[in-house]
Amino acid sequence: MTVHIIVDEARYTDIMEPVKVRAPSIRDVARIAGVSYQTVSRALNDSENIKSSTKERVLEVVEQLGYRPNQAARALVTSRSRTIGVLTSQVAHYGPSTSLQAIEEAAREAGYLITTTSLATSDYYAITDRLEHLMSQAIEGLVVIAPQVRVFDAIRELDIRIPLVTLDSTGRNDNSSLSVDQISGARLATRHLIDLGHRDIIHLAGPQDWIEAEARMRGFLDEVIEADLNVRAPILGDWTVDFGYHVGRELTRFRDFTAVFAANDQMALGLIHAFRDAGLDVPRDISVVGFDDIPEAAHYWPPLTTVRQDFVEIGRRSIALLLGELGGERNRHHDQISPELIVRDSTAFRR
Amino acid sequence: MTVHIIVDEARYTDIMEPVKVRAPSIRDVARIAGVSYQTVSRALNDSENIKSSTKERVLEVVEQLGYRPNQAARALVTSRSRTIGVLTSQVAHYGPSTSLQAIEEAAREAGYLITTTSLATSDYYAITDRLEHLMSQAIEGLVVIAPQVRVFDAIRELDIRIPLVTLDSTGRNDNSSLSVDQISGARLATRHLIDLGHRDIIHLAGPQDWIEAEARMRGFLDEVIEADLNVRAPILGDWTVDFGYHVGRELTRFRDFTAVFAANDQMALGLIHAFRDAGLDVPRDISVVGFDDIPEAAHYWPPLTTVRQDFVEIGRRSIALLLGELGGERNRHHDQISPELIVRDSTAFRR
DNA sequence: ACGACATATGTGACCGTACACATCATTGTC
DNA sequence: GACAATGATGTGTACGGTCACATATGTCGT
Repeated sequence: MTVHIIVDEARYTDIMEPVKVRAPSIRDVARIAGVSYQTVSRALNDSENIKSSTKERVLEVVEQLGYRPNQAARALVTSRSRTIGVLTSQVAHYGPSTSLQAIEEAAREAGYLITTTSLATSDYYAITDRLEHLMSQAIEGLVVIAPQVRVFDAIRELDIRIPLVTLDSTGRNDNSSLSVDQISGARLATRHLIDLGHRDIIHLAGPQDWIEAEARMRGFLDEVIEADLNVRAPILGDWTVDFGYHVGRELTRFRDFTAVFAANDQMALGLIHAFRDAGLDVPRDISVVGFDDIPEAAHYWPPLTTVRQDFVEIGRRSIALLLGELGGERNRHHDQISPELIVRDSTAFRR
Repeated sequence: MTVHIIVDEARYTDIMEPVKVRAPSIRDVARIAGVSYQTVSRALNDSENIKSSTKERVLEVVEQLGYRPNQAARALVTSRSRTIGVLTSQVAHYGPSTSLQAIEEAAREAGYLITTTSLATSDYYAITDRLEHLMSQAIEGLVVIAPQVRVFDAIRELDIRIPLVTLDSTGRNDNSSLSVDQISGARLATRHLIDLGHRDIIHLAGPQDWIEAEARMRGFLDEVIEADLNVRAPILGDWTVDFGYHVGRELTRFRDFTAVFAANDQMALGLIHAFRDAGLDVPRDISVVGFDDIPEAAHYWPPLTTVRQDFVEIGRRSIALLLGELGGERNRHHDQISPELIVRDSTAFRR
């Protein structure tokens, strides 16, 4: 019995191995349908001049053979890959990953595929390496989410000539860009604290080399200076909740402040945790504002006052911009999305 | 002056327009380097039989021309796309997006690119549509993260013959799979509550059509039945924090339970929020356990008892499995990753 | 000095598709 | 009923690489 099975398997491989299991090509379809390969092509790309009965017959054969057009061949001859590259940092964060998903959906609807590559570190070599990696795939357009400062240098250096959309709030680049107005978002948050009577406000910023972090910091500083408060140097964080917690522990040793504006919700959560550990109540003793309005923010304790960004909209608009450029749109667009202050319970009047 | 510039520009376009700005091909490189295109190919694919001086010269020209091999052409002739497809649901969640990032990194190191497509809904048509979409790109392998039940049906139906790795804890499929042992993870959580003296435990599950949700539910039921407690039908959730909150509000109307095991950390957070709103203290009045151990879980109030999954490891191992199959590994592997119970402050002895 | 052999380089064919153009079939017009 | 106009289909070629094989060059022992 066992022997039989083994023999069977052996015979199987003997027979199967030499048979080229090549996928059916357009010519196979043509032959079976009794037409020329060009006619098959017409049937597939719903061209004008084809009799509907022919088209039907061809599509039947296509179905029957499980024929799939070879994209590589198509890309080769049309020099269109129908692929958009996305360079993103830290996809594991809520914002970028939400935008990424929206981008993928919008791109798919337009018939594009997304190739993603992410940036764990921010060193220049890694950035160029990822960009090269994407470019080698003949992507037709590039979206950069959550960009770091050096990304722009790398793009310039590599002389990337394809349509490019970035989330750039600085406006200092000549590609199309979509900016959530981080500066005004940060100003809203800061102004809110000032309006509540706070005079000693600390800013827990994101990493210096992130464009968004930089913009939020600038918004904070602008507002603080305008209100003529004394300016404290922001603390540079790394976006993580753990970092927020550690900073919070340090800060409680001094208590020379009554409010903190964190550059994202995660760090705000860490801060609140540390303050509570030290016996400080938020918002009674210290007010905390976050940034992003991730879905959990409303359910933190206390529910977090924060600045909402519409990440889905960001993703959609990025692709809309990119498709515009791919469609031959000449001039660069600078779309703006406005963030919104969401007041919850982590902020209160200064006592 | 102005006129001059305009004239110059006009001439520029006149001259430039007809010139095909085609990217340099391997033959261009060959011509300039004074060798045959085959030699260029050898230089690029570091083949054995090439004089190092020739190779050097060729690579210099490659650099100078900014030549990039056309992947479409290469894919066409080798029928290798060097691309791995990833089908993922709800990338915006921490787990999947973390795994995705790890997958991308691991794949990149092995010289593969990742093409992602995500599944917002779970309807069958959407699934086959996405799979078709991926298959049309001639991906060499497929990874399915956070799979839904119907994904397997779709894969079978579409007769997908490429190497496939799924996160499947059921073991009922014949592809290679990687299973975080969700069942034992859920049992750990449930056992922990039972050990604390809880007798009336509610399970807030994930959506029924998710494999992971199903497995966690089974683990919960197994443990409850084994301990001979009366079995309550789990509540089916949707993974979101808002849903957790609403369920929590409903539950407080009855209070015929002392503990809840939520199928993920977000829903656990929502529950806790609702309980607090109703004047119930966690863990004094009600114990809550989550699942995943997202980075924020340790900083929730109270810090959340939960079951840790190593999402990065999941991503890495998936690719390792897939690369194994791509490398000609014959037999299917079923790798297992064990989750771990992390006890924090959201659970306490039943009073 | 010669063949034997290894090393280095060149040539032809092919992968599967789309485009331009050629050809054949059909229809309407006077 | 001849002819142009239009519709439907077929043929040749190019896209940019890799592979298999052919050829040129160099190295060695006898």
